[in-house]
Amino acid sequence: MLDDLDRKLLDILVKDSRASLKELAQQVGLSSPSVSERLRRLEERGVIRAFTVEIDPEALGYPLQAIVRIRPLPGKLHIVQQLIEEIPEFGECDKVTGDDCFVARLYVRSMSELDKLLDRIADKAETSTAIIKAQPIRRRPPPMGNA
Amino acid sequence: MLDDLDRKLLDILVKDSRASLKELAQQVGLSSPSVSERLRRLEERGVIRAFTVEIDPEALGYPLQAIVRIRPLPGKLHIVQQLIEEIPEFGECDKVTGDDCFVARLYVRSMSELDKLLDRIADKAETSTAIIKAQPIRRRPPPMGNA
DNA sequence: ATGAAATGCTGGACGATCTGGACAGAAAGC
DNA sequence: GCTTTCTGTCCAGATCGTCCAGCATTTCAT
Repeated sequence: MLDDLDRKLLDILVKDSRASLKELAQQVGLSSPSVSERLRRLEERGVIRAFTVEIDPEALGYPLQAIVRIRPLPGKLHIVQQLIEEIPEFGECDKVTGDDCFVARLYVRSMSELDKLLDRIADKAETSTAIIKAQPIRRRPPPMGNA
Repeated sequence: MLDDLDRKLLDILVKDSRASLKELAQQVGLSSPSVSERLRRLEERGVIRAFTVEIDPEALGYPLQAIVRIRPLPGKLHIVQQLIEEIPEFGECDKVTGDDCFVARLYVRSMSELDKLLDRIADKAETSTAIIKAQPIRRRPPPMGNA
């Protein structure tokens, strides 16, 4: 599916998605049109979901983050899921097995905002909230083999 | 701190970090040298943490993900944290308030690999694992105002 | 107020980079 | 063994990024 060169390109792009085709090309030992073509195909196949930028939430005014576990009350699952999706402060949400139906990340400006946001789902689900104190590992991709 | 143009640039870059300076420039109504300078400063100030690429984990051979809550045994906190950081299959880890000391995301190839990886910390911490069934919201930044 | 300095922008020139097309070689299918 | 397909290279025209000089606006000390 992916060959070594693809993995190597991905590895470089994870660290710098603005790397020029020329630079990518010399790193992997191809010409730039070839690299261009590979990138096009990686994107087309969905291997590359997006070229994006990682932003410090604090710079946008969100100094606090919380992990919220959410157990919708009987019959409320879909309403709760929709509500979560509509609240832009949710920065991530996974639907999981087990008692907790959803595990989500919430960006907030303050404790009172956290309280206010959780109130919006309080009548439709039970929640358990944990404030994030530190981030030992920030989002990174799974191992890419020998890259 | 950030003005409207900065937010607009970030908004565009979140969706396409390979956008050319020229394109960014016309979207925000500046010249390309100005945009170049703004990007340089956003990066320098740490607002932009990284230009990166979002990869489909499945394409790298990791079709399963789990959320693992980790409660190190007394005195084992640092060892556990170090262990987590060293295991590349952990794709994210937050240190939180409450009983669960860490909440982490684990990429795995199979259930048996999940079991094998959790065994590596089993003698140093209690864990609760939830398999991810769906991702209603994939990683996204907090609201950027009127962008 | 006023002048100096700093900031942030523009436009143009030049060099670097990208794109698209013509073509070549290896692998796969008939 | 020949054709088709896939992946790559090379080249030239088009596009893009960077550097620099100059200008407007703001800030601040006088």
